[in-house]
Amino acid sequence: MLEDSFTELERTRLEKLHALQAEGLEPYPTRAEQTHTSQEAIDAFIRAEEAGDEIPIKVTLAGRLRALRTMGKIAFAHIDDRGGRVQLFFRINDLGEKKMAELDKFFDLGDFIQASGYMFRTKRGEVTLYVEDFKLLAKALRPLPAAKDEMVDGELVRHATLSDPETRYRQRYVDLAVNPDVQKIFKVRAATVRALRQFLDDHDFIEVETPILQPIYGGAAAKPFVTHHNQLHQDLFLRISFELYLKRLLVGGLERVYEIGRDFRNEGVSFKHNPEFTQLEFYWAYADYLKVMDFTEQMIAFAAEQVLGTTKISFDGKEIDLTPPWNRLELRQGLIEATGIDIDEHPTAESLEAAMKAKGLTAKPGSSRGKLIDALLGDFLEPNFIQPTFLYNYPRDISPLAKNQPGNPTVVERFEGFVGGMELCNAFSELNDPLDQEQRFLEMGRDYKSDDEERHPMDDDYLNALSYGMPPAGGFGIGVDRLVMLLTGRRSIREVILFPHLRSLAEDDSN
RNA sequence: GGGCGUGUAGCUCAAUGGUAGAGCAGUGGCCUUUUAAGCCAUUGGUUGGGAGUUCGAGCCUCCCCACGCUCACCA
Repeated sequence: MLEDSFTELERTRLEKLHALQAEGLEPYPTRAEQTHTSQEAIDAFIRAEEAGDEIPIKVTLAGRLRALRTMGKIAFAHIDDRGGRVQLFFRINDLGEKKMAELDKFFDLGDFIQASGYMFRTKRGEVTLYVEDFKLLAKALRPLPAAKDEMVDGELVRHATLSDPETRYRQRYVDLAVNPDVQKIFKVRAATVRALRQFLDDHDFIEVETPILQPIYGGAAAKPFVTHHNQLHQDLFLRISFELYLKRLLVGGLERVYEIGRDFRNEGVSFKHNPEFTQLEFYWAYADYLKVMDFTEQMIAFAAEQVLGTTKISFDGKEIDLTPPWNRLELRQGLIEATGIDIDEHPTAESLEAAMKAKGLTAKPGSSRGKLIDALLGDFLEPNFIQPTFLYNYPRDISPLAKNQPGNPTVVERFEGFVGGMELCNAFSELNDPLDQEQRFLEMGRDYKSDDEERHPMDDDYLNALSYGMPPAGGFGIGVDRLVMLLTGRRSIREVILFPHLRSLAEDDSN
């Protein structure tokens, strides 16, 4: 039972709940009213004040009680609502002894309250609601952690507050109720998604939704989650990317499509990996990776401008400028500069591995040439790309869905965008030759060990779709969570996901 | 999965192997324009869980749990 878990503090609150019920008061009334937010009420008062208007601003406010200072015959309180915070003033002369006693006896910090009256300015100058009537809207049986806040020059200063990351993530509702900065992160997140959507809509893209439950997963090299449909007696995979479905839509004549949604990857969890994460992918007929590159830097700069009002951001102690154009560096050239190895001189994994060993670099045994290059990229290039950088022209064998560079059989037209030392997005000229695509799937099967869960399974229906003809196109994918990390200056992906994945707690933690 | 670290009151944190404390919150008082309100008094602990060493463990050892950092992994 819930009650069994209550601490002494919580039992005290429960007793108050019973006591107010005994007086005929309702701790969880059904109806509530809110005519203004705190901000609207304050703004309305200030406008009237400036206009010299005597008409009182009558309002009904509702919110969570965050501070209560009772002083015998008067009391001050602060409540939080979606507009911010506002002070309430209670006076026994206006409310009567019974209501004043109610406030003192039955209300706790964290309770939801509704209060009606008119706005005025206290002697200290704070615009405040002069309460003529109030009622409890919802009793909080558990106390919120944060204790004291202070307004200094209009800025909310929080003294001791909830900071334990485990409690913050497991009980995000408490974190949000107590930490205004956390609410801000998710407002920025919403604004970011809105901006991306607007940018794509404005460029004549249409938003679509494709299956999350898929009989064959693909479009990325990642391990999937598996689930099962009982009635169909069929195993299904949670998607690891949207790619193969979105490109089927290009075949169908939807020339510009995008999807914003959740991907699921059954892999390690880290400060930049959550098992489920939000992805944006778009596919653009008659474009190629160079057009997509231009478009990408415009889109990200637009989002930053919309959300923050600037393209200059601060991340991990570094100032980053998202203003286009971004740096562009060919992968081969980048590796020559960073490692002294020219990958073009090493057409095989064996040759490249030998070159790495000659430089004192260890290679993971059995890696393909592409995987070796990818490892070099991750070790020597990625961490240094603090300012936005496009790295382009990737090895073919780690890019099975990208189109070859004309005249170059080992290099594909692909780029990745890096910001803040982190991979942000990935794009290429889409492979639309069904025969080549089939060959790539087969090569995957040959190059990757059969027990490698990251191999790309053959998707016959996708090949069938390509066989009807897919226009040449540029395609793009971005980790929305990582973009939000950049725009909010958070170093951990968990900070920008409302409910990041945490291990379940044991039912019985006494063992 | 490996390494390192953390876990003490509702929250934030103290505590040489020797009586588990503080601030805030809570509770009882005083207080008619306060605002981290103030003053007086006061409650609150399975020190993450289990075992061991010891006369004695929050502290030392081992096992387990969770979280954080990091490595591996992550087209």
